[in-house]
Amino acid sequence: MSTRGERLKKGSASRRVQNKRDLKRQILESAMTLFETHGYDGFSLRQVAEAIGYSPTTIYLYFKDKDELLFNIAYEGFRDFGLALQAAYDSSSDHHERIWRIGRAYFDFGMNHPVHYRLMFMQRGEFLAQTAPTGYTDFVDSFSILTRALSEGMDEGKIKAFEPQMTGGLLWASLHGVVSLVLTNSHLPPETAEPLFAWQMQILQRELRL
Amino acid sequence: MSTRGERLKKGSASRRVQNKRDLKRQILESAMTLFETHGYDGFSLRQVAEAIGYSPTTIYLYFKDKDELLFNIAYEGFRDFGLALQAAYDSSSDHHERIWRIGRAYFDFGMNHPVHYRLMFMQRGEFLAQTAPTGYTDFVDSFSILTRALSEGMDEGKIKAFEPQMTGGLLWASLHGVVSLVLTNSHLPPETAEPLFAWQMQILQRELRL
DNA sequence: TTGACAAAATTAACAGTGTTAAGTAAATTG
DNA sequence: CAATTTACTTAACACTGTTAATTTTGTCAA
Repeated sequence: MSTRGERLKKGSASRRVQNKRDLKRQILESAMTLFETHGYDGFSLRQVAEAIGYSPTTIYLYFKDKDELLFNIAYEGFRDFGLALQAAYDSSSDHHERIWRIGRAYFDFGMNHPVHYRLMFMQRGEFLAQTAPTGYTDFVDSFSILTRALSEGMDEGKIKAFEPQMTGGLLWASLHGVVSLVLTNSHLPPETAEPLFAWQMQILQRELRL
Repeated sequence: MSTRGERLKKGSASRRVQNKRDLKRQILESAMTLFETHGYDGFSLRQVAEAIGYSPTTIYLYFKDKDELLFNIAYEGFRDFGLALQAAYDSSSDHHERIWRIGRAYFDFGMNHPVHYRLMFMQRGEFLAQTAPTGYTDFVDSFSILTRALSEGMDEGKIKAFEPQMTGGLLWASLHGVVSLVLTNSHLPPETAEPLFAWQMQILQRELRL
């Protein structure tokens, strides 16, 4: 039943799908750079359209609305963030060292991707609750990486036995506090970020020690 | 030289100034409630104009632009915030208790004024660096209240002698972390806010103890 | 009270924005 | 090649902040 015609049909159909994916990807790529340069408020769909050489309404053929495009931008960030945390998790088998490295990865991500960090955790935090867009399967829930590292350490008796969920919240809040404060507050000199982070982590390590 | 005419002139002149102040106040008042209900993104000058029964351009006779109006909204928050922190400072002479109460005041403000908190510390943090609008004299720099409480406690040997500025940053970051995370993240159940705050404060108290 | 002047507020307009509906061009199919 | 689906654009709507020109309102001296 696999005639030449069928193969052609299938081929051209998938080619068309590929083109569609390419343009969707191109829109997203262009949107990301524009978003990073102009920020949340200065970011517009018409700019994106201009940049890719299509009319503004074309974007609506690939994204439901501006919010969906923004979510996809945020999602790219969540993906990289999750991968960085997972890498930190994998980089050590010592439970305390592991948690330290996850914290370091969190801090570094915020410092190196301030615009993305703002979007993900300060401007549109509700994106966290949303489900991943179709086509992505490798999404890892970043928070669960942290809680897993904690509960494993607790189970093996290396980390003080608190409630893991709550303990994850404590670490997250502490890290987010330092990062977001530095990103927001022009008062706070940026060179204080690193020592502030180090201090925070030292305190937390002490709290989690047996 | 104070003829009847002069007195009348002066009176009407000041009355006019009073009216101007009244309308400016009315605009600001209306803007605040609209801002609190519609949020940062849904807040528009034309809405404000509609609410007070004036044409949109009238607002520009009292505020330079939207940003100046927004800053004045934020400023009302900074004022209340500063007063709350000052009250907490005054409420005890015990240094540790004092710091605890400042932390409590910080947390409560965030929980009770989420929209304002967002504007002040998450969306437009650069407003912190701006100077107060004319007509306000009782502004108290909130951060300096915290650092003063710390350095006084350190001077009197009640609190471990760290660098006060840095220590203030640590406390601020920790408090901001809890508050902003709760405000942003729909994942985190709101009932965890209080225990998370309590835990954070307990850790900090231990760190500052001699 | 009237006429001149200044202050206050308005109307009209511009350049943007996100978004929808209708129309056109292009590619794919029988 | 004709028919039909797919891709894209044009035109329009309802908003937004903001500026310039105009009108209304209030205050003063004659």
